[in-house]
Amino acid sequence: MKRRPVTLLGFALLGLLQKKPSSGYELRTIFTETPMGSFSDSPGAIYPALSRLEQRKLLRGKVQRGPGLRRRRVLHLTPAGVNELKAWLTAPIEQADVASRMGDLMLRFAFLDAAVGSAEILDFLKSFERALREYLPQVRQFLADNGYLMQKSARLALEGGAMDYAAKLEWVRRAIAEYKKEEIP
Amino acid sequence: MKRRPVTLLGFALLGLLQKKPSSGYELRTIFTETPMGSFSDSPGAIYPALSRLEQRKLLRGKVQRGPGLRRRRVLHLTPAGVNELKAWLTAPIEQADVASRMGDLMLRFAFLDAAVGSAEILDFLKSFERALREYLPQVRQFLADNGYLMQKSARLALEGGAMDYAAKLEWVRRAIAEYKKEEIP
DNA sequence: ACCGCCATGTAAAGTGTTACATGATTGG
DNA sequence: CCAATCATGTAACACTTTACATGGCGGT
Repeated sequence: MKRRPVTLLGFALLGLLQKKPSSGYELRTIFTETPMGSFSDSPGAIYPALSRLEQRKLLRGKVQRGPGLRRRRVLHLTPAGVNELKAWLTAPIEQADVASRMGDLMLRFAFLDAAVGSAEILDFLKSFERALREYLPQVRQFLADNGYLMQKSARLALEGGAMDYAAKLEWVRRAIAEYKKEEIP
Repeated sequence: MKRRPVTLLGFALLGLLQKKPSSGYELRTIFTETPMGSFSDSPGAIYPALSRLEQRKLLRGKVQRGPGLRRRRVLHLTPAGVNELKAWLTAPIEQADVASRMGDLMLRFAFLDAAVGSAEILDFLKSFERALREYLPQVRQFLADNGYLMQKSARLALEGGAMDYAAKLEWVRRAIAEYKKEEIP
């Protein structure tokens, strides 16, 4: 009986809760009001996702009351939740991740330094850099092989994709430099 | 009884079929072997999606046989399918599209010049440019307002997002120049 | 004869979307 | 007291994932 892996939304919730225990409503407003808006802020998405995480005992809730406070359930990670999150954050980076799940990688990185030390962060970034460095020539090769027979807009769109990878590679190298500066002061 | 809109996968299939009538298997191999790999190539995703499009009469299939050919259903768009696709391709571009559905926009653009003339393509690109030009300062403002209290990796991730938008803005301007060159020869 | 690829599908289960539902509290 | 916001959920439905199932054809 192997259960399915936690979804991306699930990890996003775990990551936010690790930084700061919050109510479902607070999590929703984060999705509406910050650049994490790629996630749905609808209660029909978030509350069931939180329930699933709670069923797996990755988080727990405590009802908070107080003078001038509305009733709300503040959720926080269990030790198992912290482990699950860390396992996701530090999982090895594959070609397929940069090829079609770059957003996941950036989300992982955003949560990373709340969870691990700068040595592991540098490992993550170096592994990210390597995957990008190896994948970019493949996209360019595909363009060189097929670009001439594609329609103009399709070719331009693909070139736009290649530019994305190139920009990300530049970014990841800058990020590595930032963390190296910090490591050896 | 309003039916739901066609999904992104549905439009991807419509777009590919408009360029060239194909079998379900051919469509699957496109998803496995080209940079359109963000879509699932599993039969459990594609065949039901094709059935839905057929039920809506957006496409039809003809069983092809021939000497040395395996039996296969070649699918092609109906006039209603062409209309549905064009409506999606030429729909107005909102802030929310660049903010969290950039991939959709690039897919639309890739299919665009098989479906409309270069005047409409320029309209699309100008509208894309405008949405990006207006959205980018908002991301930078968010960074300026909140960056100082974010963790380093979270801030770097957000800066990476801003770089994406900037790179895309550069790209869209180059694309506009390309199409202007063509329009006034 | 058999393996691998071509080709099309179905079934079960989990996840997300859309819409609905409910009630408490604060501010005007 | 009334509207807006805070706060949490549920129900129906559509979609995707994963796994299974089937059979024809080509080459060795």
